[in-house]
Amino acid sequence: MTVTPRGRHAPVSEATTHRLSLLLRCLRILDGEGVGTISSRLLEERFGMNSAQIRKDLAQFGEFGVRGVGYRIPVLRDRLRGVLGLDRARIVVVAGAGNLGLALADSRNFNSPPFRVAALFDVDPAKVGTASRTGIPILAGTDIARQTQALGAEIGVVAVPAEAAGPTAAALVAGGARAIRNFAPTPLGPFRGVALKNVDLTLFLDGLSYLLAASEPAPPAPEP
Amino acid sequence: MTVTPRGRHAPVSEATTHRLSLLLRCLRILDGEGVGTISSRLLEERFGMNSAQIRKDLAQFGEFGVRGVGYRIPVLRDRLRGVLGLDRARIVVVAGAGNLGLALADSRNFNSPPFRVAALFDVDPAKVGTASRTGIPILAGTDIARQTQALGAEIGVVAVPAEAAGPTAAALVAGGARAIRNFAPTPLGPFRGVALKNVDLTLFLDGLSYLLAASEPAPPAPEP
DNA sequence: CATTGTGAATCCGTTCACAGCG
DNA sequence: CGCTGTGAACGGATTCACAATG
Repeated sequence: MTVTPRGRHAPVSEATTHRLSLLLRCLRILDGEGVGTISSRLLEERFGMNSAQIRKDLAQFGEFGVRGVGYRIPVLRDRLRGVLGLDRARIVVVAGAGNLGLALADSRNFNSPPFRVAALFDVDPAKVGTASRTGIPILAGTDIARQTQALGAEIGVVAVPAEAAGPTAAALVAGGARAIRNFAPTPLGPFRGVALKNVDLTLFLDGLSYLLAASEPAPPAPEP
Repeated sequence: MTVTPRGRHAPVSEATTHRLSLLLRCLRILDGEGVGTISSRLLEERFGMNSAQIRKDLAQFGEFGVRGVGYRIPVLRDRLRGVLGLDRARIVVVAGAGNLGLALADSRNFNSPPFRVAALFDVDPAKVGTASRTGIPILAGTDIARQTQALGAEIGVVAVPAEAAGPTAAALVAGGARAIRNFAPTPLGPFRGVALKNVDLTLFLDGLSYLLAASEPAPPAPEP
């Protein structure tokens, strides 16, 4: 029984961890409904997942189910939390208290256990010293490194204009952040020992545009 | 010379179109610098792309370069715009005038040609009738279908709370939207003939969490 | 006996290496 | 001659089909 204890496993694809996050959310829903056990077959039917894929994904981390029965939800939920590192509180700071930064920091889903958004940062003196709608303090943009360290933040979110993204990320890293999500439309170079993910909201419309174009007969029609 | 005229090509992966969007952005930068011609080799050096991949990606849509020389930037730029459907204006409406909706609608990068954000929608009577910082009118959330149609919007962005996401998307579709970006943390079922992409901001932290956990020695340590 | 866990088969995207061409 | 365009090799992820098993 190849039980793979936590932290001991081969590198896993991002697609897999993404699906496991989704699966965890489904388990929470089912748990809330009082369901105690679920099979991969039922997960497929109810949530549109692929049952074989669920099993393969889980297999990379160990054995979590009971043959002939399925998965006991509380067990799988807890094991998954462990696998995804969600069994441990993580302090988050958000650089940039514009609409995007505030949207993230105040979001019921974003700022919820095990994640805690401890501070926002902004360079606007009018904002510094105030707090977001849900009470997250807005600190001075010049204090990012110091405050990140003081708060013990492991995760930094970059929600500043493109021009400021580089220095902002550097300050987060200097303050000890080990993971960064960058929402500025500028891919940030890698920092040693820091997990960095760029999310370019700008490009989201481009993706849709292509799909629209692909479903159209034949636009303006360039003369031959 | 397998020139593939616009609209005539095999289905292409999302990864490819994403890279082409990125490439187009690079071409704009180079064009702004007055560079007239660029080779895939140079694109690799300067922007960290993969030259072979650039050529393969482009190959799926036709032949765009000059052998022995490289790509003439204005030509490739225009052809790419055509391929990605960016040579045609697209009206966008954003449902939800909360922080996220406002952040998107007012973003210099989001609301810029060929995309035009024509309206925001919200159910809050205090917001309806006002406008965003950059002057985009906020219309009544009950008018989504009608206004979407009246404005001729092809793209709808869902930036409302999870509970409202389903009906909101349905209203956008009813109004004629053919592509939807959903930012609510609820995957929306497919609508016939509508390109729908879910972007779950909530899961962005989960992804980082896994990376943090993977780089940690061995957390709380469950006793053996 | 239904369901998991998994080797084998398949699919798809990336990388390589070079023929073809301006 | 240099670079594009591309067939072939490669690798990783998904899907399939079934043996193992509580």
